[in-house]
Amino acid sequence: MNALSSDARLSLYQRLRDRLAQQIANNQWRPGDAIPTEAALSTEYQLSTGTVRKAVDALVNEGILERKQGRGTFVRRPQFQSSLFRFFRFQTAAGERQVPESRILSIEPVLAPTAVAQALELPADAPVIRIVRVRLLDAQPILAEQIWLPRARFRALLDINLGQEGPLLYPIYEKVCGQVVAYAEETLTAESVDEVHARLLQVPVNSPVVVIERLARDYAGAPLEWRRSRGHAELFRYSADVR
Amino acid sequence: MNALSSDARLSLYQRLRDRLAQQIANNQWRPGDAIPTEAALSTEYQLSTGTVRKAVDALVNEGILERKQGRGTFVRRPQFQSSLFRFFRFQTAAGERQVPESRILSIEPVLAPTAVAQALELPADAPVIRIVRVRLLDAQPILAEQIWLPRARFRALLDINLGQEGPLLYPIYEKVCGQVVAYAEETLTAESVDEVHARLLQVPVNSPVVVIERLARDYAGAPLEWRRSRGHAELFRYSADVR
DNA sequence: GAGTGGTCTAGACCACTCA
DNA sequence: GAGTGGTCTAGACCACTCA
Repeated sequence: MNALSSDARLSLYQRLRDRLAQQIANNQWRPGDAIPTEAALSTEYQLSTGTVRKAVDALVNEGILERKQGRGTFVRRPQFQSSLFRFFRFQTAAGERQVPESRILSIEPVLAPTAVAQALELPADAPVIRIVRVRLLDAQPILAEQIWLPRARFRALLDINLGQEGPLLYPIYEKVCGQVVAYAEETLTAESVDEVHARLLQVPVNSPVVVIERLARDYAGAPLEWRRSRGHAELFRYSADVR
Repeated sequence: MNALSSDARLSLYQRLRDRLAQQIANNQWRPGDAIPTEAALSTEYQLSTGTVRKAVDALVNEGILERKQGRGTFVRRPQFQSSLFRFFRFQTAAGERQVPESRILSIEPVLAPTAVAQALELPADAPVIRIVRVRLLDAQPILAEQIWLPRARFRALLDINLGQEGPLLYPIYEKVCGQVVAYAEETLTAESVDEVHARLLQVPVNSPVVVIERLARDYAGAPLEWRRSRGHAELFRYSADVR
């Protein structure tokens, strides 16, 4: 048996939701782990199953947990790969979807420029790591990315050969640095491409490109990564439901 | 007392959700109307309040209903104006948000081109109405729109002076034609602007523009309107959460 | 003060999973 | 067959709204 400590003005299911979210943020359960069953939680916190379900429902709706009937409730491993496909229709000539290759151009310790420090909620000139890379499909560059990471959490990245890892960074962050990306906020705009990115993307200067800024956070809501990507406008397509 | 008719393999709350959605689609309740109270629904369908709540919860999550504690549950009037602001940061020099003016360039009965017929789920060459207009802020054109409507439902639009109405079309659809937009699907891309739209938007040919395609549907899910809008890339900004 | 949605209880029975 | 989440009941009490 256990007591819910947070603000007693909140409802019981809200307080249980907060407690569970906090335990996930503290790595008490890792992505892929099962959390206690609904029966166990209702015994532990002396709540009815309906109230426990409401707390778990909230975290399921937030994308933090997922239920599997007959098996249990699990901490969700975010599927950023599919989110990438939502934004870009990267396809081979045969029309197949595939993860674009990654070519790392540079990775180096630098001091955070103002905009980066602000996005990562760090003091001005804080130590960060900057990665520049290009994503390719069929040897064709389709996306140019600048990535910024707080150096305190990601120092281990500087000691490995990033080029020898797979094209997806988030599994590397987890394996090498123990940092798990829980969710992200993205902002989309478009612009005329400048000379530097025109060369990287092999398109004419001033052709239209889509600009995606992404701030990734951990389960506790702390900023983990800020990136700005530029991509071919013709390859870009984003869909949304509006109500 | 009343019986739920739809597929008995579905759960009770799903079937009640479907029944309520169907009644809203049939205009049994209009936007702004209250639906019966939870107690009334639970008597009418012989269901416990928990089950009724689950059905109503589903429609609230879909954005079709909204609850107001102490007052009742209401059919939601979609707030497309705010969705517009999600996509474009239209601001006056003073930084205030405002609805852009509308200047109608043409409204005429035509036969649907293939792409339009397909989007509106009409046969090829079906009769439609095409509206071309420009949206302006501080007398500056910021958005050029082509709008297509099925003529059978919107014939009354041809008999009024659209230029004398307000800048928002959806209230006009409702008032003049009795057609209510329930939700919409939007797709975003970017491109280099062609000569025609460069002139409309008063930007240089080949400068980057954002292209938004929107298919609006009624509560029954039938297509009501298809539009394609082109806007200044510098004025465009879209945000999304990714999990 | 009557009526509304919001939270919560203490279960029962079911469908699904897995050894 | 034991354990899990999914659905459902029949309420109780509360906070809020409005005449």
